[in-house]
Amino acid sequence: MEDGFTRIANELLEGIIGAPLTDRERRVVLAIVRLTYGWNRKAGRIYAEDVSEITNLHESRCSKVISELVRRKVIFRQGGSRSPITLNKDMGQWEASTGSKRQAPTKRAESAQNEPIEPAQNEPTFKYRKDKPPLTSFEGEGTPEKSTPPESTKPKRASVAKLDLENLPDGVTREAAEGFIEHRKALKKPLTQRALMLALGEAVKASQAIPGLSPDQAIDETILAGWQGVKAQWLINRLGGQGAQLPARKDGRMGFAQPRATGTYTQGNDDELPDWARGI
DNA sequence: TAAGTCTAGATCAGGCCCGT
DNA sequence: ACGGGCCTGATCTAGACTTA
Repeated sequence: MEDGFTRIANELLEGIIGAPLTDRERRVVLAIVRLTYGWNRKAGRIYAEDVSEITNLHESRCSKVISELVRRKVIFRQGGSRSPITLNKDMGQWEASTGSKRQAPTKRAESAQNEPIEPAQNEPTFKYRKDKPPLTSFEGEGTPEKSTPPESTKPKRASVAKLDLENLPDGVTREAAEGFIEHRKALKKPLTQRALMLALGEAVKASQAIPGLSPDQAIDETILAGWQGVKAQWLINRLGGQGAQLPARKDGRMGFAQPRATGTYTQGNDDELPDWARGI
């Protein structure tokens, strides 16, 4: 408290806490509060650099977040991009993000191909980042207390049982299978017996679809491509071939290798405070 | 059969580049 | 100083699958 504090209406503070903002957005909003009300002013020329200093976000990202918040009427910026910024105290005007919301994969084995897929999650998720402790100080006084992330309570995964390489699909050699297992280990994605057999089965499918390609070569190509799994269709796309469409996944997923779409207020006369903040 | 693990798409976040 | 585009990596999620 020696370096001052920021007075803010509880209603507004609670609004910020409860608003559907991402972690970055909330940090930027709080930084704006710090740079305005923290200096006992309603608005201020706030640059991305200033916000970056407080939030520890990259300047370019702060700039983007500020623009997004302006667009959603969470904050106001009268005039051009270098005009003063003020927080919109009318939280009813704050617009929720219109961007694509995070959706959990919708995997319904029995009906995924015939029924429209409904998103399983409609609200954005605010992720906990173990490398960025949450803001513990709202008033901008000093450095937030360093907090160590909680020890993970998730039990360690059991080691994968030794895989059976005796009954491999026709055309797949033990060496190729072991090579693939090693590849997966290197990727820190050890596989189960079933996953192995499915992968090798896909290699056989690929060899049947692509003239001149053996199952072993399909596996080698998968490793060279850096894929963690074998998928005949990917190999067809990569190497060419008959290109016949293989049955779609029952769960509707596309596979991981799909191409990317391409100063501080000091206590004094309350008359100096914004109207809404008086008498708290 | 319950609990744990595997899996891959979706989303968020950080950073860089470049034009305005 | 801003803002859009792009790339990369981390994290979340939930059904399928495995294991005790």
